[in-house]
Amino acid sequence: MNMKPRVRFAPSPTGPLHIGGVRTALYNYLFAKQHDGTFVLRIEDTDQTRFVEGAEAYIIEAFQWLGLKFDEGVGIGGEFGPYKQSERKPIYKPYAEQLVADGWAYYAFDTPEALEAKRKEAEAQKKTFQYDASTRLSMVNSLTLPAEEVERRLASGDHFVVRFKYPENTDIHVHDLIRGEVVINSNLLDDKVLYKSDGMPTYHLANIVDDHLMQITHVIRGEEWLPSAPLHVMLYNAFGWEAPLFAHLPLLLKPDGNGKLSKRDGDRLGFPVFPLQWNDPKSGETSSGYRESGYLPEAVVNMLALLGWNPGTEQEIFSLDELVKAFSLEKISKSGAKFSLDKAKWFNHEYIQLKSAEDLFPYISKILDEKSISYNKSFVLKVIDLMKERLNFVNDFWEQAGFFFQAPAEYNAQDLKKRWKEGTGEKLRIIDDMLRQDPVFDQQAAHDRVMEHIKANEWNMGQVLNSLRIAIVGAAKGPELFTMISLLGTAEVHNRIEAIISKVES
RNA sequence: GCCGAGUUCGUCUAGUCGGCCUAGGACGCAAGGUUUUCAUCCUUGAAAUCAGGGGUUCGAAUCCCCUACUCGGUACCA
Repeated sequence: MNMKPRVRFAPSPTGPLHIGGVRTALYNYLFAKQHDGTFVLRIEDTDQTRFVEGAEAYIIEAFQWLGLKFDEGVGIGGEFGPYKQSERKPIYKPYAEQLVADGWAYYAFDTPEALEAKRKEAEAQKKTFQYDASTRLSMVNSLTLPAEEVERRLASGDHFVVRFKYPENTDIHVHDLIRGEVVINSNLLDDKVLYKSDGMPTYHLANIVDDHLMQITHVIRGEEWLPSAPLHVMLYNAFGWEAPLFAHLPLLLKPDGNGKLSKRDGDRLGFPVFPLQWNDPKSGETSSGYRESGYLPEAVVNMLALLGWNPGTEQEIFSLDELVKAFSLEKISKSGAKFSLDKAKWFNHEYIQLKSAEDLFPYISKILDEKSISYNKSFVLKVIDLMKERLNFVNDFWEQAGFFFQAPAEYNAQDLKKRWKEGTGEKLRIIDDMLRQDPVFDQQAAHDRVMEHIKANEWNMGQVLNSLRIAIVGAAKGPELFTMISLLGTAEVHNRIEAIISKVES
């Protein structure tokens, strides 16, 4: 590459950032970083009716959490600002006018009602109304009205839009980095509105103008934009600008069925579709986020990177830096990828194992704080070291290791039934005494002593040890028994033994 | 309807210019091992006739054509 690329991620602040959008941003980021380029954040808020309070702040916070840093854009600044389209409003009109002056566009005065009527009419004949070369001469616009009338309407403040005027019967070629050459004939396209009656540009105009002004070299976006790519190349052509290179990414699909992954699927199947939890200001509804669900940001990034892209090797665990090095547009797949909760869980488990107890401590201390548990950090670190291999999510910690901080309030009935027999309480008291025999607890010595006693008296080992386990943990699960006792201390173990005896044998 | 894109194990995918593919890996699943328990972990296994049908070729998952299906677009939304 002879020039350093400039790419942008350009979300609309119409709600929380969808996980598919995160992946699009990630691919842009990886591409930019790999080529020592610039990653820009632009907010596309040209539709004032869909603006949602807090969405912009959400987007910025989400990328902070994920560790994807923008080099330029909203919240950062840069020499091509402003980066929010609503703040660029005055920029667009002259470009729309230039297009009209050059014969690439025209003013249209048709009311929404008139267009709706046309559509209905066509529908009745089982056709679709299209505002194009075949119909534009029968509509109310600057192509059909006398020049003076157009002037008059414009001057009097009549509502108007600017529509693109496709040349007739022309093949438009879009070169896509992922899909190759896509060709479509202009007769099939409708004269898209470029400039709305509220004085704002539509996505198409704003996007092209801004990408040009901001010197964007590569447009990496979702596949849903492929059908409007021909319009975009025509627009670059009409302005006489060099078009950026396009890459249209495959979609992220729901785990079951084939549709596009949506918020509903997440709620239904129990996984987040948003990076961060989102509280909708209008409906008051809360949607879960990866962060709040106990995912590590590195795991989310890694999982997303592999959903639609593959390095061609058998490596699956990648740090961000490794992704930057390994990434390539050519290896992005063409078909949509289904999100898999199991795979996401696996990635997160792998990343938890990669973390030290110290790394994990902030997550765990937060959980303990929420439970109002007072703790000693070095003790927590030991528990994390012992328990982290059992965690898929940091949020699993309490369920897996809560007994280190709180004596069991109840005992698993099934385990109890299987392990607790006549005389078990008596045996536990004998073991309890042996555990507390040394002035300072000696794990190895206690272990040997207890095992020897069990053998000598021909006790059922599984039964005795598991009932002790149930006393400590609350169920027949958990790590090595004597390690737990060592961590918990014999006094606490003594209390738990007495507690289970009084509860079970009363 | 029309236009566009896509189609390899249940899922994510490998598969450079056709031969090394009796199609490889990972997740998940099954069995076994480790563990006094549960989880982790280890080993092994089942799992795609490469959407279907025609070609081209000595030879095709890989090239061409047709069909089917899926998804996307078809707004003064992005």
